[in-house]
Amino acid sequence: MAQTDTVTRILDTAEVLFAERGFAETSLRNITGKAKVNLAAVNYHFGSKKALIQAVFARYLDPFSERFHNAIDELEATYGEEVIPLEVLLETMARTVLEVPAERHSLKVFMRLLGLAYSQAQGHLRRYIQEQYGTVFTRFVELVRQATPELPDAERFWRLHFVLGTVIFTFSGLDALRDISEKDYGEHVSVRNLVKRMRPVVVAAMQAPLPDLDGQDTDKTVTVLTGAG
Amino acid sequence: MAQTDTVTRILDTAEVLFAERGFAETSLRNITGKAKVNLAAVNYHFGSKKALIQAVFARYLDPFSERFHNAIDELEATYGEEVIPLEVLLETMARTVLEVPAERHSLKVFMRLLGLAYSQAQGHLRRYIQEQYGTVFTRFVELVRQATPELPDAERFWRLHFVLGTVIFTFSGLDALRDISEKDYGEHVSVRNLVKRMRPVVVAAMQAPLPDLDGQDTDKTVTVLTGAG
Amino acid sequence: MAQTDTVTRILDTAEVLFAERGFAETSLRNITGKAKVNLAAVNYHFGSKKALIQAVFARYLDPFSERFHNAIDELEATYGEEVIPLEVLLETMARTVLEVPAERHSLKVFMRLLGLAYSQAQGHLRRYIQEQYGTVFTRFVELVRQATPELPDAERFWRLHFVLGTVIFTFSGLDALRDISEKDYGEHVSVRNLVKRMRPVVVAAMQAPLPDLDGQDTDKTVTVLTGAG
Amino acid sequence: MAQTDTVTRILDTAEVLFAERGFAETSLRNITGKAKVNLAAVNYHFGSKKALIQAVFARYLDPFSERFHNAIDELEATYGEEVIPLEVLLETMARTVLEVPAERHSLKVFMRLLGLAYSQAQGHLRRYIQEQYGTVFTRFVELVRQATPELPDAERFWRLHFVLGTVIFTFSGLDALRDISEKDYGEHVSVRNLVKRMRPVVVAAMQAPLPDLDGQDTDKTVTVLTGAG
DNA sequence: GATGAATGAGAGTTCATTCAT
DNA sequence: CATGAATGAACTCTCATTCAT
Repeated sequence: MAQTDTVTRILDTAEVLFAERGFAETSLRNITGKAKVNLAAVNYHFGSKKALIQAVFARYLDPFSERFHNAIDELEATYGEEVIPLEVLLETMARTVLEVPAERHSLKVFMRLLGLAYSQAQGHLRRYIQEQYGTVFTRFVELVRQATPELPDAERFWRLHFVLGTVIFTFSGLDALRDISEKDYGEHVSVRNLVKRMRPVVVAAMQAPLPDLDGQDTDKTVTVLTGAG
Repeated sequence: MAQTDTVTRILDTAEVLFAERGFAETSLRNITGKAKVNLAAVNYHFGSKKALIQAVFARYLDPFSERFHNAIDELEATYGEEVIPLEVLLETMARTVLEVPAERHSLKVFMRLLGLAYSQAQGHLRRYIQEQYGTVFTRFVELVRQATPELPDAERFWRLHFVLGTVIFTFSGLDALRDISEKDYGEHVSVRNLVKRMRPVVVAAMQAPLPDLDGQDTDKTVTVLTGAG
Repeated sequence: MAQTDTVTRILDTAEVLFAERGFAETSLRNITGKAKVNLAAVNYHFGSKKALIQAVFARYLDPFSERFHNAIDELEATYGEEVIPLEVLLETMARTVLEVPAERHSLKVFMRLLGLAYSQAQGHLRRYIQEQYGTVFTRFVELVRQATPELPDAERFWRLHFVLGTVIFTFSGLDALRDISEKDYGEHVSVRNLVKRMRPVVVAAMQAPLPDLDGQDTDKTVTVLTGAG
Repeated sequence: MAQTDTVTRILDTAEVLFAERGFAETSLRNITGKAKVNLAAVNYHFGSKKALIQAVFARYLDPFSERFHNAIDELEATYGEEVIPLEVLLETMARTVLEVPAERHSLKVFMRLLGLAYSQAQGHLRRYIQEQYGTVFTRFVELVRQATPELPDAERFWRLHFVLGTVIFTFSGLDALRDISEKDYGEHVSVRNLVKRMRPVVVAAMQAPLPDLDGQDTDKTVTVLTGAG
């Protein structure tokens, strides 16, 4: 009980502070001070700061991974030989992401952490996530491939990353963007509200017409976005 | 010359290290060591680490700001009373963004910095950028507003940031993504090629149908992306 | 034991160096180097250099404060309704001052510190001393008031500060003065000896005839000390 | 002119800052910044910080020394073979001290500096003052000796410094003390008024009965101020 | 099983001084 | 005659980690 208590208090405090300030800007003293546990407890229970960071992620990603595998299993059972539509895949992904922290933790924190994983990952975290949770994403990407047969593979690859950029950027800069939005439009947007706004944009992005890549890299005039200029 | 040399060497080194590791993870000793200047030189020339960070941004954003104002002036002169089409605005923005670092600096670094500005901004940087460069963005957003009268203001704000996320994420992680793309699809993509791929996606994202936000934050059933579920 | 040892060694060394050189001229490296403890130990045990300075004072002033309150309690019990004579008050004050460091620490160091408290106090120390030990001095001053009913309040205020100036100046410049005295008169004076020398001077100062303040601030000729010139 | 200007501005600023904060706590940057001169100017014009400190003192002590010598010359001419009375000597000293800063500088600053010279002197300053201005003080002390033949030499030395402490302490802390006095007693005291108050106190201090120094430093019973205890 | 004490490394910053121009 | 640039040394303080108990 005392141990569980300590470990949990550390994790609860760490995830909040990491989400607020980032990894480097959050010291173990910050965490143990706010959690009211001994400074040495982090190294005692987790071994190192890096291991603590990974543990914070694992507490979200382990259940996410499990649920998402289950959800895909169900989808495959339902659709059988049929192709699962893109929107259903996206919806399933989104629902799982939202479900995981709904129980005990904060969705906002989870999203900020995902953002940090990309923008602040010092290597060890990126590697850890890829090793631990790579398969579930691979499985998802394969289903997306079947759902978008009209897209060339390279095009699909880039579009998925365009969309990933939207999601990661939005959530990693969430606090800043929300501040501006609140100040300028008087609207407080919840994470759920943001996810709803993203839906049509993401779908439209994936289904946009193919680009005209003829003569690429040979034009001397820098006519970038519009064909005609 | 001596001064220019030292100041420039510090800025050149700092922007690369900041882009690679982030602000907190880059010490002044890292910077001055690599730049082969005295440790105290940073504080002598810039006053503090915070001021150095701002100076790194200013070196990109000052010329960007000037060029973009000029470009918009020209557009307004050309179109007169007419509304400037969205695609022309996006094309102008893209051209300016590409021009600035093209001369001496790296597009990738610029994009990484922009990403950091959102995800790592400790307040002082966010405030600085808003104060120094707010007007040019405001002007751009106002023109986008006229070009997309069908979008509610808040919706336009978020979609612009969704798109910004796509651009920054893609270009700031360019090297890694390019490696994967080359390995998996045998295609070497140039920046110009990538910009062409982005064009239809960005336009589609801005013109996607409006989301259904009814009952937001009150729904008990978590039906997120699809209306029907 | 280990802790007591480190804390005590830091305090012992700090008080000597502070007394010798002053606060600003004594670095934490000086202290920890001489005390043979780790540089970080000061911040670990005390939090900051300012807090260390305060702790050095507290180690003298806490017992002083307690003893002086007790001594005054005894005096009041002894004299009952009667007024406590001025000489007894001064004697009690002096005895308490001498007793405190007699046990373990150096009287000279204590005196130098008191001198520094006035001449070098950067604000935080003056505030700290006033907050922590103000009441005991207030109590003393009130008794002096009762012992010198013939003095107007303002006159008593100034004379107490005249005397304070004598004490503080002498002890804060102790080393310098002692050097000169030793060189010129071949006499090594102890602090105890000095206190004995001060006694008749202080008593005489407090009991000096009242000044003639008539026509003050109106004479044009600067005839300062003697009325006749 | 430019040079004179710079040197003067440095001296003017330095004396104020030194008096306010002490020597170690005042950096050359503080001084040159406030004086609006180049940082290197101090080293250029004075050679070092130590030399600047000495120059600050010289600007007060040089005219003081000259005037005081003149004043004593006049006294000796007037009194001839006769002994000059103590009160006349003190009056002369006081008048000279007040005259020097009266012209351009601040009495308070002068007094604070004198206080610092004793409490903060790191050696070089003490030596400098002794070398440069020792003779004038020696001459004064010799006259005091003739005026107080009943005092042992060492006793006279200490009493003069007791009195010096009163004067320096009072005038260097003048503003703070005056505030308290004004608040508590509703009296605004001028410098002239204070000097009048000091006169009987100083005279009484010099003429107080001799202390009983028997058994000094060997007494086991701590009977300090009163003979009887 | 848990913790107070301790530590080496390194952080940003400030310092008086020097030097080339 | 004067100064902007530069520097080596030292500053206080915080860091993640280790260890004896």
